[in-house]
This record gives sequence, structure tokens and C-alpha cells, in this order.
Amino acid sequence: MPPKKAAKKTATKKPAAKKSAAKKTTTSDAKKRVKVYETVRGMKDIKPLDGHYWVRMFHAMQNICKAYGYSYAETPVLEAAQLFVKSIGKGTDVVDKEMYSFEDRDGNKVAMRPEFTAGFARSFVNHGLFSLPQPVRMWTQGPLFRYDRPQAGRYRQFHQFDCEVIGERDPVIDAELIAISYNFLRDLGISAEVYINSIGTPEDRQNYTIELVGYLRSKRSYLSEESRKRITKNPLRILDSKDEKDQEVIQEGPQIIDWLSQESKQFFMKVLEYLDELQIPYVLQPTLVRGLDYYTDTVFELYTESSDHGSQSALGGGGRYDGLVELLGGKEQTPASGFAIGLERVILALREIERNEKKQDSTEKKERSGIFFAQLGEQARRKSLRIIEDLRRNGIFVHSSISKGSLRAQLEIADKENCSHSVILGQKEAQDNTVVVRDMDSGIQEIIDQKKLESYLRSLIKNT
RNA sequence: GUGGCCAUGGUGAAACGGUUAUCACAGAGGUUUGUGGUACCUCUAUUACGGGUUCGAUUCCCGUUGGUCACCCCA
Repeated sequence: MPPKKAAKKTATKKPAAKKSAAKKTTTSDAKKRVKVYETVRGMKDIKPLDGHYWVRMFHAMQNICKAYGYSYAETPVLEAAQLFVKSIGKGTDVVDKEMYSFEDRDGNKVAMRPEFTAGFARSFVNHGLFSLPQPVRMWTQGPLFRYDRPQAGRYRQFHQFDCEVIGERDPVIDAELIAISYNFLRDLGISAEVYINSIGTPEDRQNYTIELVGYLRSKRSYLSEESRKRITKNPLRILDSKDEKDQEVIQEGPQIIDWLSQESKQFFMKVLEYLDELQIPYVLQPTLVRGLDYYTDTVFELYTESSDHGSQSALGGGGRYDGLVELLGGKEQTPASGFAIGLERVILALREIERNEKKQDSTEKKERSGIFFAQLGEQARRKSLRIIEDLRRNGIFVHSSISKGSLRAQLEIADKENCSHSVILGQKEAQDNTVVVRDMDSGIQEIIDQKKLESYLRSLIKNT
């Protein structure tokens, strides 16, 4: 920003000289154009205009996590690369193709986290969190990195809201996590659909995969080219193929549900029962399998109901990962479960809702609210500094534009910010220890004693 | 990683290959630092970057970068 401005200013100062010189670039390197940097591909600025979305989401996270008794925790962005390879799995795209990994100055292989779960599991093992009352409920939020091809709702640096419960295998935990994710979205005004499935134990999955591959081989000729390749590479992925013919084949094929062990099946039934009890609607999706290796039993995903953005409509997902903590050197049998929601996608959904709302009542004007404080002249400015400060300390938020000189300019801003009242302090008022309070709708002005201003404003705020 | 489409000020758009790149909105400043939601004036673009074709390129071609959509994958 600053470099650009500087360049512009020099350009406007001597436009004539510039033009002739620009073509014969010989000595005139003085006006070298300063390079304007852009964000690196796939990275996104959060602009002040969009800030309110993030603040809203932070509030929603905090409130809901407090209500459910989750503690805030954080893990570093940078971890040993191997941590992710081991937990997410070699052969997954996330690890093989999309991970930001490099050697640091000591030659250690590190990676920027592509997800939260592995870091949390590591942290749990690292700090012996099994000695806390079990299970440990944690939540976090922050940036994650995946070197993917950017698209709307998909960036290389993206943000997730994440909850993890480590140290207990109970279906009620899974139901609770689904409830949190569902309610988080509901609190923001998004009605989500929960898709749920169970993929059982790793052994269950292995047996099922063998069966599935056998079946798919027999139907090979009906499958799409892409899926044919996947039979050997990643057969489970064929289940959620978007190809219609593939789907037809899948419908007739074996379902993982039928391959679950008795225990897993019962566990899953319980999860569903608890969801019914919590009155969370869900859709059983026999083809739902998740991409990361560590998942066991319950898996679920959340979609917006009005899924306009075809492939980007998944807001989040999660599941149980009973084997991960042990895999990372933790105590034997440390079960866990968690979910993550993509915040950029939540914003996408919020925007869409806003668009629809605008269509419906575009005529309705926003009601004015808020107080603006305008000042005029040096003496009044000084005085108003103090008054504004006092008001703010006492919890009354006032807009002001104290750096501006003219009253006109200030009232213009008051209007744009949609303030209901403006407090005006000029030379005269400064002397009389009064202020003028102007109603921005009617234009009616009242003279108020400075001492009474606070209580006066309070009554105004109450009324609106 | 594969394929398609696209790129003009802060935003949204104009401009048969031809003078000074047009318009709206936003922004900054001003119309005697005491009155906004309605006026007026001024300012705010080496047309993404780099090459080429041409007397001449915002317009045509190539490359780069970025955006976007679908696939892959996923949040």
C-alpha cells in the first residue's frame, strides 16, 4: 500500500516530464516503479470489511465451547513432517501432494500443519495429558496449510474451528461432537445437514475393501475411467464418486455397514440413538468414508442445505480415531474423537444467506443506532478527548472521528455509520460545559449539561 | 496434478486496432472549522506482468502470474 501511494504521488507531480522520459528509459531510474506485492498464491487477506464474519465466528466458538466444557488449547503451526505422514497416512493426497514440508536450518524435516488432529494427539502424548481427568475436551481454531489448487472456498492457508475429545470411547462423545458442530452452525444461522456413517475397525475396513474390490472388478466395464484407476489405488474413494454410473454400481454393491464387527455396529447404533435424543437430524450415508487413515468407527460430514457450491459445499467433518494416540506412542487404548469446520466455507455460507435475505427485503432500511461524537476547534477537541475516554471506560461506545476538522465532515461520517445521535462539542459548549445532542433522524437538537451526558446517553441507548 | 473460462482505478462496468481510456459508486480534499442523509468543484488507472505482430494495441498472438469453474482431493 505505501509503495503504491508513493508511486502515484510522484506520477501526479510531474506527469509531463514523466511521459517523455518513460519511453527513453536511460538515466531516469529515479522513478523506478515500486513493485506492489500480492499475496502468495492461495493465501488470502482478511480485509477489515470482512472482519465481522470472523468476530462472529469467534464468539460462536467461544460460547459453544464454554457451554460444553471444552478448554482452549493450541499447538504449533510447524511440526515434524513425520508426525503427519504417520498419522494421516502415506498415500493420502494430503500428505503426498499437498503438504508444505521443508527442512529448517538445522536440516530437520518439518511441515506446516495440514490439520489439527495429529498435533493434538502428539500434544496429548507429549505432556502426559492422560493424567488429567478423562476424557480431555479441547478446542482450537487457527490456520492450516495445504498446497492445493486454489478455488473459491479452498485456499492454501485456510482456517478451521476444531474440537477434540481424547481418552474415552463412548458413543455419547461422538454424539456430543456432532451436536457441537451442528449447533455452532445453527448459532450462526446456518442450517446444516449431518451425513453420518461408520467405518468400523481397521480390520473391518480391510475385509470390506477386499470384498468391495472384488465386486468392483466384476463391474469394471461400467465404471468411469477415473474410478477404474482407483480400484487399485484407493478403492474406498470410488464410493463418493460424482459420476452417475459409478453411483449406480455402488448402490448395488456391498456396504461397509454390513461388514462391521458386532461391537462397532452396536457402537454406531448408540451414536444414532443419542443423536435422536439430542434432536439432531442426520442422514445415513453408507458411502461416506473419510480420506485420512486414522479414522475408525463414526465418521460424519456437514453440508449446507442450500449447497450451491457443488464440490465446496462440505463445511466440515470429523470422526473417531481410536488408534491414533497409541500409534504416536501414547498409552495403549487411548480412544479419541473430533471434528473440524472450515471457516472460509462457513463465511461462504453466511454470504449466501445474506444474499438471499437481501433479495427478500431490500426495501427495509436499517435502524439507526449508536452515538457519534463530533468536536469543533482545538479547545473543544481536547475536552472531548477526555469526555469520550470517560464514556468509553464506563462502557458507552461512541463513534468519533476526532482527527477530522470540519463539523460537516464529521456529521457525514455519523450518517454513514448510521448513528442515531450525534453529540456536538464546539467552542461555545466547551465554555458552557454543555454539549449539543442531535437526533440524526429528526434533526432536533438538545443542549445537555456535560455532567448529565452519560446518564442521558444511557437513556438513549435503552430506548433504541 | 489435469482441463475450460477470465484479467481495465478501491468496487462494478464501457471503449469497430486510431487523438487526452469513458461512466457510476466508494475514497480524499474543498465550496470562509458550527450542522449529515440532497448540490457543486478538484484529485484518485504506465488497461496484471513480460515479450511479439502493427505506422499505431485496452483490443490480436505467445509466455508468466493471479483469479475462477470442473476433475482430483478435501475444509
